[in-house]
Amino acid sequence: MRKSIGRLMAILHRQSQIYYNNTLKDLNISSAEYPFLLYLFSRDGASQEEMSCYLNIDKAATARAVKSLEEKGYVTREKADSDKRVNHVFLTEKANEIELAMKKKITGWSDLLTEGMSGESIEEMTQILEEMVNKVEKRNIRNKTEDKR
Amino acid sequence: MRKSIGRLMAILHRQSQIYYNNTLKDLNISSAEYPFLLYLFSRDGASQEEMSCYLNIDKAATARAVKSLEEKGYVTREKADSDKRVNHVFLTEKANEIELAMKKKITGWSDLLTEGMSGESIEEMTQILEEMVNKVEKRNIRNKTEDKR
DNA sequence: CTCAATTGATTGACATATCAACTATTTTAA
DNA sequence: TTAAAATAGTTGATATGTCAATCAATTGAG
Repeated sequence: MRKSIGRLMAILHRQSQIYYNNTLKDLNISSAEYPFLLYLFSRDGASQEEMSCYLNIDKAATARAVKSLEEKGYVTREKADSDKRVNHVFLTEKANEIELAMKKKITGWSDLLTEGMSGESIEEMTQILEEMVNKVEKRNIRNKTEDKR
Repeated sequence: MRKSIGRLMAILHRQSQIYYNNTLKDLNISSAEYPFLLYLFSRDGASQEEMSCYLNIDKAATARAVKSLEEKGYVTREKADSDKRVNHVFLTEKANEIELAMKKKITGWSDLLTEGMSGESIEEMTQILEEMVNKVEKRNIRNKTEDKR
């Protein structure tokens, strides 16, 4: 039976969610939430829009994940002065305290996937996946502009 | 910002669901259902357990997807004589009629992803993904047997 | 300037998937 | 042989994500 790229990636995605939910359980962080924290560790104060776009996650899902992180005490939200529609999201001290522990746990998944692969091979793989994402995004933009005509 | 393999695959997975839901809408088939039909086109009469295992999808999700396909008239279910716990799932005539149309639509996604890649490169990519899935499955089996101790 | 279009965020309805608990069978081991 | 364990499937609770509708704020074209 042919194993298609799509099916294989679907399996890896589902399994990754199971993995993250398990390993992050003791930090009280879910598989839906960690990508936002991860992004904020690099770009504290990012807007929800910015994160939605970068992570390719629906803005509704973003709103809910950020709200949940706020309730858990990992982030705070502030409306921008320059544009009151925008929420800037900031890490709390509680979030900074778990940064290393969280990153370590998250790395575990990539390590499992790339176990036994050369650094070169991993780099190439990442490159190809990035190109695939680019193709999809290009197609989405094309379809979107078509909608308006 | 580092684009990790996990994040890229998550994006491609989410986008693929959107793609399949859109393109299969006119056949009244959802992104959750098509993998089962696809499997049955190769192995008509498979059990739910067999499909759950091959597709790495929870047996509860399988039960619901198959039930939905039954309600839509694409499959029928029969309890096995030899083991009354087992459901064998069979394609209906209605399913066979749409086989080609469905496969064509599904191929569209892989084609988009692999556009511009050499056959060799695609083969290599598939190979690597398969190895990743194997590593994850091995780890799952390891954890499972540990649970029993 | 001003009114229509756009944008960022929120909410409700729904789809998909997991986990845990349960039922009904079948298998296994004492 | 029979009681316990395992297996296939179902169901309920819950988590994640999409879409569509809505709101408020901003932008831009005439």
